Amino acid sequence: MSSNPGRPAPSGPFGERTRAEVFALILTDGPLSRVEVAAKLGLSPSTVTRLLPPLLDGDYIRETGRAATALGRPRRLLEVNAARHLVVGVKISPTHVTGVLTDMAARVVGRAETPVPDTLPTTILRATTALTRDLLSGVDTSLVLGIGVGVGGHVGREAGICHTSALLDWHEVPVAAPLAEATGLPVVVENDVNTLVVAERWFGAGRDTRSFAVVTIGPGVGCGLLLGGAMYTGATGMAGEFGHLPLDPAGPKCLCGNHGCLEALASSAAIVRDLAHEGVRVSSAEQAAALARAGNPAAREVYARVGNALGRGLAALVNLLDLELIVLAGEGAAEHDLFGPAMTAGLRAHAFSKAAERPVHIDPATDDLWARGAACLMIGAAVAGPLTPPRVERHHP
Amino acid sequence: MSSNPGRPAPSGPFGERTRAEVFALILTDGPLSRVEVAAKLGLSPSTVTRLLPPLLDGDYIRETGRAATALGRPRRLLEVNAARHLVVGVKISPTHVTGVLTDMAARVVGRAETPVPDTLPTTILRATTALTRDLLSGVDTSLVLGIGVGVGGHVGREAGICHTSALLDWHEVPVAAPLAEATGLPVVVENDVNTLVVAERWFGAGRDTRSFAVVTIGPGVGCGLLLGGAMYTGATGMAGEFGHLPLDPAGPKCLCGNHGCLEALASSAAIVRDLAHEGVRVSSAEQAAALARAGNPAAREVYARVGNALGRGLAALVNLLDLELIVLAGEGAAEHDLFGPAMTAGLRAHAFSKAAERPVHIDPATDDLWARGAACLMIGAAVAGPLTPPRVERHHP
DNA sequence: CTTCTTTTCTTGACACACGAAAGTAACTCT
DNA sequence: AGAGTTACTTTCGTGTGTCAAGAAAAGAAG
Repeated sequence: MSSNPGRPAPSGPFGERTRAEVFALILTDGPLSRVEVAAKLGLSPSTVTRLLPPLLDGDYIRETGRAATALGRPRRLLEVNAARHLVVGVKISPTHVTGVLTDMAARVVGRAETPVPDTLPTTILRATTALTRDLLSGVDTSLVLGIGVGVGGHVGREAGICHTSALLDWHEVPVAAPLAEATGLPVVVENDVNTLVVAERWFGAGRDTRSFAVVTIGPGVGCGLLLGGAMYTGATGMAGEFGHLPLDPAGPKCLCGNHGCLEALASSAAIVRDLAHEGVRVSSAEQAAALARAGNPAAREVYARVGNALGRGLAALVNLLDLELIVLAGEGAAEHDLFGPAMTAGLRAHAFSKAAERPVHIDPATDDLWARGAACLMIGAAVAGPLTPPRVERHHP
Repeated sequence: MSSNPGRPAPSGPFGERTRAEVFALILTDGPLSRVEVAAKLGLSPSTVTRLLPPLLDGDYIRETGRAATALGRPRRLLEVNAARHLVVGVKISPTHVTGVLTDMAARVVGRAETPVPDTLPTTILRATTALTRDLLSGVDTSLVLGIGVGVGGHVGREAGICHTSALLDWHEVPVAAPLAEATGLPVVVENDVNTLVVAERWFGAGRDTRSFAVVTIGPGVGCGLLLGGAMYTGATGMAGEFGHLPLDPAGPKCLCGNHGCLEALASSAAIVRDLAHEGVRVSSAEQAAALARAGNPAAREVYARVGNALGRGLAALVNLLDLELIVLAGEGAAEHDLFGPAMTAGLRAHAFSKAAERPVHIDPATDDLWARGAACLMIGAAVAGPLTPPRVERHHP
């Protein structure tokens, strides 16, 4: 795909799409010399030279020292000026809102959290505004790039709207506009799992991968996709609905009304319910995990079944999309020691691709990491990075 | 990554990518005036004007008459010169090879078929060569654009190799090179379902759709994907493995060794087997269908189960990828009257996206249509069309 | 039969993205 | 000091696309 040359370029130092790619690469892999950037992006050195001046002039990127090579002219190293901006990343949960403050290199420099009494839009948005003010107290506002927000549900990024969220019981809730109004800052909203995709792509297991999925397990099961180097959100932004993969018509009833959905087999609630079925009463998945680790055979059996369901689900994912990697995240990922073996066995049995031989990467991300991902998203959106191709809509491409 | 502008352009009238898009649009939607082309592609009229001369000079496109508008200068209509080239499209099946000859507008002007005694690569390739010679007998070879080939299995298009095909028992079989050698023509090879994706995108239900799946049912279950306007083949070209979606751990055993794969629930063999289980012996799915249509309750029940499995599988597909449309093709699609209601019910029950409300498009494609899709692929590859960003591989002696 | 008006195409001037090739810079080794 | 090596820069050609202004081809109005 070509970029959109010829069209009136947006103002600012990030008018060019390739320039944004250069910036993102230096951010994630810097310090790098011009020649290294060119090689990693498949560009010619002259192109990199041409793209840099605005970034250097705008103090987004700095030349920091030179790296002597064995022979020849030493490389001049380029680095992101992390102090150029501050960025706020927010993760919205049903019981609390988590925020981090990062620098322009997406390094966390502050954090905050607020409990919320209910999930009414006004409550949550007010809490988010307060949290942002808190994080930014004493900070020069002109230094702040913007706010990235991750919400669990169907999000329309362009419109900044959360169309639906079962978790929060939201319908067509405007998120970006009120937050931008209240804070005076640019706001980007995305599905929360997709913020994690950005974080994994930039700093995590997906660094050198062009197609992977992030699957989150916990109260629900979610999925974010990076396909061919770009985030995939589907025709209407709803892609990644993975929790209701129908895995077993004889399985337990799911909240969606069907039987044997992945979520009905592998969520925290499913674990508690299955264990109760075995005559063992626990009130949370953590207790179930503790029992299993203590050797309780019923609990171990439940986790094995969870692992099998997960393995079969991940196999479906890998087979259909021919992914290079799967990152398993979310609260439930911490119980990997319990469901891992059965999951791997299930995946191996069902998967065709070689990706099944690569271990699933486990990353039990904290809320802070999700929020950091939201900050990454804001940075990525600001630099129109490789993850966010705001392509010109063509009717017949 | 960016495309390769600036590089020395390949010779011929299709050096520029946008030119190929203009050509493809006129092919599929023509006759069109310059202004209409510009509007549909999101270009300015001047750009279209600039791109056309080589196509007109090369007689790829012709000005055919003018369309008087109510007011103003009448539009000069552009059309593809269908007679400019002939194209061969081939579908390889385990028992026979089907070929069609099409003009440059992908209209079928000839067909041929050869049975093959076995599936050895040499046998099949020899049969394909003979078939091609047959189709092209009496034709000026310089008029022939090339050969498009569809093979069921994992195909590496760039290398022109069939990595594996369970159906044919092939492993790392070179296809493009020997055919190009034997015929002296350019050859493009793809997975057969993907050739159908191209055909559906150009002329079928997917005309105005940017993301859809073609699911084929018959001896096996296959799937081809168009995501965001481009064919999706995954990290290693294996995407679309859909037949072994694990739908029921208690289901019948599949050839892959697992239980309850979609293919084990909905393939022709599954139908015959399930009916035998009910005490009714038939030797083919067609017989089963005839029984069901005659009112046999066991057969009707079997087809209802097939429909349910298909509906659950399609729901998984639509949910995960947020598709706009599903095209159901392959021999088995003809039995839509039997499994359709159960399929639709299953899909509706499990699917979240609105796509589930759009009816699944049924297209029981004959082998000729698959072969035509292969011809479309060759045309698309030749013009580096919207579906095929990778440049034409010419396996020329 | 002119002369508008409307729409379609064409032309010319410009801008930007990118690469190849050739030139310049900075360092080490001999 | 010169030769060798690698890093960057400059120049130029091509692809891709816009905009603005003009030419062309009709019907409608006078």
